[in-house]
Amino acid sequence: MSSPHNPKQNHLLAALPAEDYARLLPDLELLPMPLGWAVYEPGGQMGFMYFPTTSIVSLLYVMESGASAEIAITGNEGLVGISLFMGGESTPSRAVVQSSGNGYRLKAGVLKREFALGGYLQHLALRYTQALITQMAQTAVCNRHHALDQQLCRWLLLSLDRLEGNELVMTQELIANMLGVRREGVTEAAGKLQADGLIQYSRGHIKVLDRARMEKRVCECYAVVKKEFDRLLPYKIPGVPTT
Amino acid sequence: MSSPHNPKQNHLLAALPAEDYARLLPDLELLPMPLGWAVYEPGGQMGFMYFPTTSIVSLLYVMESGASAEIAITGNEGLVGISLFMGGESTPSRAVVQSSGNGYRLKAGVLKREFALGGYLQHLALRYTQALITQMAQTAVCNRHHALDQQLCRWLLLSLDRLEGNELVMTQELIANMLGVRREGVTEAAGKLQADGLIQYSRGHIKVLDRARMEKRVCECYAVVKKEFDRLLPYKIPGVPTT
DNA sequence: AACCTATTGTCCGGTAGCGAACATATGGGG
DNA sequence: CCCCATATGTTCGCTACCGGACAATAGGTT
Repeated sequence: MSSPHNPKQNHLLAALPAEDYARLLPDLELLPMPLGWAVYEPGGQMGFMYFPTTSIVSLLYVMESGASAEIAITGNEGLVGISLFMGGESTPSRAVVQSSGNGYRLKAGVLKREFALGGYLQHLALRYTQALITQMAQTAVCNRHHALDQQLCRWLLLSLDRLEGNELVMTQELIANMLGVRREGVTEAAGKLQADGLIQYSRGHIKVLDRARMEKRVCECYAVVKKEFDRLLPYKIPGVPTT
Repeated sequence: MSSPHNPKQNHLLAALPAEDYARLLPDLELLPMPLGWAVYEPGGQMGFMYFPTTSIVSLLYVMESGASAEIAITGNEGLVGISLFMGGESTPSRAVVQSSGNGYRLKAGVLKREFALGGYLQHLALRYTQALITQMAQTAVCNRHHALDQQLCRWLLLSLDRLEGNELVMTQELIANMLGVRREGVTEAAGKLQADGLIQYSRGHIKVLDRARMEKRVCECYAVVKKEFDRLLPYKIPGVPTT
């Protein structure tokens, strides 16, 4: 690991058997992913599939009114662009970089060819997709039943799990867009968490001070999603060495 | 079509090329699917994949508190048990028959073998899964942003699209479970729709009287989902005849 | 050092849906 | 044909969040 950037910072790529990884490596292109960049737009043709390494990408739906809601979140545990291998080529949702960093991308054609081989990448991609489905389902449940401060905890923990360290660069305004609530609501919820010593924030920087108590405060949705991701990924193929 | 029951009442099976269909036919087992039957339970091993024909199955999550929320709905346009081919084998959610009727089932082993062939069933199943994902995503959005009477419209229309006729056998109590709200709330919302002449209901029977006005009243979520299902399914393979 | 813009804080009334308790009605089984 | 379980209707106070308007503060820029 001579370079600071390595495709294996992405857990799916890291889990590939040596042979499959070697085949993909020449086509993996390092890419900076800046905050706010739209990885894809609703209905748009996708030319690439993305493997975040140090970035986080939000999948969200923007309504006619302009209001939005996050559907799921992807970081170094996954990939962005499942509709490429699911067959639809596009989706009605939007993917936006929520935390800047890097990632690797693969041309759509290369990805599809590899997927069609029916090898390990196919298995990994499908298992990841199932985990993503669980996250979406739980988002629906959480939106229906849980109070904002619990949802905020869920969101913070899910985001932190996909980054190094305990700090997020993220304004309350942006969090409000993700959660699909007013910014004022986030101010209030975050204020409570700060008053209780769970987090500390200032002007776009949020630090989680007490992760243990955070996990006590969050609704069950977080654990459901986490458990399912841990169960499904990374998929170690019995008897096959990864690099 | 000599029998009243035919696997091709399910749109996915109907879209299979003749050859693939013939290969599966001996393993397709007709099955009555009674109201309330749990097709699968959270975390449970699935022995079969199900293709509803005249029934509707709800995918829902039940929380620790007992409260529930529907995640998606499946009828003759789809299949139940995607985790079998996605690789996870189980899911944290529950699948319950919401409208009794029939379906066909396929042993897990047969399904997996067929899927691994990389043929048309694989393509169809994955495209259906993407449509299902859209439905889940839109459920999350709808839960966040839309009023109960609009959500009720969405739910009624999605259900009707998966049945013959314009009538549902469904109590307000059950609808409330699906939507994750109180029964009283459904009574109120349904009362409004009835007062406006859109529907008519009594003791577990709901008739949609004016579908056109219903579609005006529903939130955008319904159209997003419908459009995506129409776009992705059924997937006609160019140049390959189905029976 | 002053400024300016992004970010966060606070207040107001309004409302949708909750939770609980209770009233009414209807239609299939005895 | 009557009964009664099941389904639907109504009320009350309550809370979380909305919508809008506006205040205060901080940190990078000139």
